[in-house]
Amino acid sequence: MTNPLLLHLEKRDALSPAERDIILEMSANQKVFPAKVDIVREGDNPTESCMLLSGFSARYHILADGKRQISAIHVPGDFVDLHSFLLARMDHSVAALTDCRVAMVPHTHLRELSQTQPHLTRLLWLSTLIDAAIHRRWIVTSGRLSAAGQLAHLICEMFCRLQVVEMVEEDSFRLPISQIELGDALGLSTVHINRTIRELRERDLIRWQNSQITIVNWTSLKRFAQFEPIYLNLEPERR
Amino acid sequence: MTNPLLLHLEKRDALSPAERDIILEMSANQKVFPAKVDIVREGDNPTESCMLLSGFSARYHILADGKRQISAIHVPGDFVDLHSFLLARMDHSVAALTDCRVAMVPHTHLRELSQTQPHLTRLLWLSTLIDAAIHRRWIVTSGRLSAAGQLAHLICEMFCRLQVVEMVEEDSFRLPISQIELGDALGLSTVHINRTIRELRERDLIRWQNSQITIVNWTSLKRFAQFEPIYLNLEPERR
DNA sequence: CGGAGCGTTGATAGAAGTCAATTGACGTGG
DNA sequence: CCACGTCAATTGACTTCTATCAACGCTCCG
Repeated sequence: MTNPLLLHLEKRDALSPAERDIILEMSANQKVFPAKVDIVREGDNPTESCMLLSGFSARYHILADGKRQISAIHVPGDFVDLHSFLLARMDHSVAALTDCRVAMVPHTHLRELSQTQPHLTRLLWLSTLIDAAIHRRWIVTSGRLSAAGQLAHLICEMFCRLQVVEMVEEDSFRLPISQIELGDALGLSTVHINRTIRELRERDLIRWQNSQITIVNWTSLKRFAQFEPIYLNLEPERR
Repeated sequence: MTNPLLLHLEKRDALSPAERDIILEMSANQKVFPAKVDIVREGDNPTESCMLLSGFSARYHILADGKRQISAIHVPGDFVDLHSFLLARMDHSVAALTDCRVAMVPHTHLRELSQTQPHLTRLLWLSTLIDAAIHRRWIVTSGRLSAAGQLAHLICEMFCRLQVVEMVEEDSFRLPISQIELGDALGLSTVHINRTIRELRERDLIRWQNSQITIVNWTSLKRFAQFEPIYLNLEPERR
């Protein structure tokens, strides 16, 4: 299996052989986290950043009144908390949604890299910028789309992101996320998520059984979700 | 008047005299945009990035059904579209909310800087990471807070961000943003924004007249908004 | 076997949107 | 100087969307 971070980066720009090696070396020190366990915790001041090799994880925030909101879902190839390299204290936690294999990269290593590898640094920077673009898109969908629109948009986004790391088969992919977690991600109640999934099924846009999503009609789904993948920067470019 | 980007960066880490000079040089090439005008437009592929010296601007997205959502509000000192340096095509526009003075920085210059100034590069990177942290916070508030909570949170955030660039007097600051724009930023209707402002006034948390906001009770407002400023990274740190 | 967790459904309550109209400030042209 | 149009703020009435509460079935696992 190809290293997913390589897939993620090489989808956006060409890497030199030396840069490829550096990425591969970064994946050397691996750790496994079982589902439901926190990978990084709010208040931590990490000395290493982690990159997701397999599994799904989520960035979540707990409010004073106990409510939870997921602000990002991460898939293999995502450099999950790369930002903790420059941001001091974590203002949120990251949890494994499924069993996760992650690579731990010491901040000292990243700092060194930022001194000696400008192009690779720009690509890592880019990776955090794409995360930010995804955040912005979530703001837009949560502000202006109906529940069904939001959910459809998330499905489109996941489809495209998983495609990059070769986790899509034809029109179908696994999204091992419970309806409770989806509610926390979209800012909706579990009950409403359930009804919204049903709505998408009834509109014959998707099939969804046992975490397996099949897109019945990509064109209609895209239109329904007002999905435009430009923000994911899926085109290779000189950066 | 001190250069606001300097204030913005030096709040987060110390700069060397040489680095200060580079920042000041970057502000040399200035442009003025009148209120309501687009500074960058969706679909553009800019060859320079702009940094806000004075005025307020907003990043906005137009949906296929014509709805508008603002995904970020920028204040002086913000390097508004620094990300266009690495992200190819703009998937959204940036508009001047008030008359704006911006400094234009060519991407060639930024690229050169990324080759020769690793520390400064990390600080610019940091600045985009703080933007992303703000995005995440907006996702959280829009997902899990009431309209009044969201608005109160935005007021707290603006208060802190404007404090950094010395645009706060005592407990009071100008926020020259119409209720229509606030609605677009919080994903609420104008009518509801109006009622929500009234609610905050009636709870005696703020005063708000002619774009001038006065915080009547900071402690209550913070609690009401569940505001925790950690995400703004207001502590100087070695980065 | 029984409990826990998730998915599902129904009934009701509450939050926010939409439509419509009024007011006041401001700027422009006659 | 005033009439008029424009734009933002405000308010009321009504509708729609989503949350909440409650209950039940299913599956997995100790």
